[in-house]
Amino acid sequence: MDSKVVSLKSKLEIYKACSGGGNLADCPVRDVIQGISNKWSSLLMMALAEKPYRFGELRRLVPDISQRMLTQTLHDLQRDGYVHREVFPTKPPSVEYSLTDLGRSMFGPLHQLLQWAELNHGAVRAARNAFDAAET
Amino acid sequence: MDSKVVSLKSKLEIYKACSGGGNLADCPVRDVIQGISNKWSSLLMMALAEKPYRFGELRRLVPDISQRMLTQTLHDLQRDGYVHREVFPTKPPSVEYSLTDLGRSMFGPLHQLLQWAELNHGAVRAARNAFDAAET
DNA sequence: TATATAAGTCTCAAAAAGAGACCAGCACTA
DNA sequence: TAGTGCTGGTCTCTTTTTGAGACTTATATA
Repeated sequence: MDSKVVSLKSKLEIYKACSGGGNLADCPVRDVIQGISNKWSSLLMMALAEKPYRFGELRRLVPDISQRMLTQTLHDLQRDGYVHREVFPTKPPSVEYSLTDLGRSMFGPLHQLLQWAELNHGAVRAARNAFDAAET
Repeated sequence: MDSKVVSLKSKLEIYKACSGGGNLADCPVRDVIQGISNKWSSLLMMALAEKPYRFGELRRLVPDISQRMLTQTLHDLQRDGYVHREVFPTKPPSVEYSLTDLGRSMFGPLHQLLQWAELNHGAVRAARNAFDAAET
């Protein structure tokens, strides 16, 4: 009944929210953004933007990531085409991770956001403190 | 023993990874980025950048968010100072959410990233397909 | 022989997210 | 006057995701 009305209405509005065509399921922005908006992706992109790193180096660089999440996040970044994984036949074999062209391209705007974060973390922290103080 | 060596070494490297001083716990970039790099934040920022919305409107705009996560994400965005929450004494009372100056400031670089996503989702999708095909 | 290192995988516990019922106050309707 | 719907949530329960830590396989080193 009115579920049809709602779905029609929201479809138009989602069109705007996704600032592109298509429906919710394959909204381009959501599809791409959800791949990088998680706890570890931007941190690893930041590290790899500097230079290629090996698995163990990344683990030491980000000591509070679990091995499992490092494996998985790198795998996901590789799947989306941001990261290249190369195995070297040393003994024991070593694996190097580096940014692809697509990865470097994406890091451009990401870097802007990271810089904003660095510049404005004082304001965010202040807002947080004010909010927490007001809650009591 | 060598845990001391490791912690010294990683501290230096984290310094670079965080592109700012301080230790891991209060790394500015991580602190700010982790607040916005989750499933719903950027989507809601995108919606509110267009115009203020009420709770129910946002719910209809993003039909696949649960009421619980909408409440929580808006609360978190408000706590970090990106979003302003205003209650109007209508009957029943309505609540409007809008971006603050800090929110609009942050949306600048975020928007760049969203535009990149829109422009390059084809490349990402292609990489994903290639990766999945190669896996078999 | 014992230990370390490489890059992971596996299992289990804890945390986070999603689904859906429920709430209070008021307006409209039958 | 009882029923229905609207508002913006909260509460509880289940499922998914994440984290902690042991285990792996092959080689090198002490």
